[in-house]
Amino acid sequence: MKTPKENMPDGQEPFFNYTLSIINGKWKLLIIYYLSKNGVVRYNELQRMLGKITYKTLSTTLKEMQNDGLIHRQEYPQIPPKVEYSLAEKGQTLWPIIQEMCQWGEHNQEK
Amino acid sequence: MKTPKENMPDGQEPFFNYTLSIINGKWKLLIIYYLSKNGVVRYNELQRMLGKITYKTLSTTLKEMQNDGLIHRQEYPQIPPKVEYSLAEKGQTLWPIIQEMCQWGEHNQEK
DNA sequence: CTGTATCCTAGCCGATACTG
DNA sequence: CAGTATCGGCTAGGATACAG
Repeated sequence: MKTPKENMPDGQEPFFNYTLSIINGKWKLLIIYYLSKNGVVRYNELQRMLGKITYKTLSTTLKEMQNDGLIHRQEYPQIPPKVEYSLAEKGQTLWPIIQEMCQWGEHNQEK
Repeated sequence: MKTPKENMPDGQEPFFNYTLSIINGKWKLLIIYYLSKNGVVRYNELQRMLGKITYKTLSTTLKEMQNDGLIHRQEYPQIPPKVEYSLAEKGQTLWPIIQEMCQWGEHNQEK
């Protein structure tokens, strides 16, 4: 999602746009959530945790998150291959936001 | 954006999905931000603040936010018509999240 | 096991014209 | 002034097949 920061008329520039662009997409917060709770997780484990995500979407999403500096990717050149993902520090600092969002959701979500 | 809460494998159900669905889209946080700062705002004012949003997108977005209970719509049956938008309480409670997101964005956004 | 490559689709969002 | 109607593009994300 492109955020419209380029045309703020009055010079104010709220920084949440960047945060939103980092967080957006259907899966990123969920991935951060699982990595937070489980530490180091392999590709297939992650796929199973997420439920219905396709391999293509998962790998695209992980690559984006890696480029954004949110997660680490550790590859072991074995046969069969093994790749582990974990939260980078930048990813960990998102935790307060996730907490707030969980709280808000819990208080406001209707059944 | 549909969030994948329907298939959480291990019974955990993070509530941020609901929050995310409330916040998503290109304009909602920005609208909340402006309503927070300016109180009661008319339709056209809002349009000017937001810069490049089209009337259609704006009115669709406002309607969604109204349905979600985030904002109030006050209509004055005059000629010419006048409609004022303001934050509802539910919308105001999002402010801590926005704050956190602004902070995080400010610390992490690269130039 | 860990991915890519193609193809496809739904839905967001914009442009433009029109209305009460 | 405050919208709606119509049209259409773009892109995130899914299905499926293939690859190292």
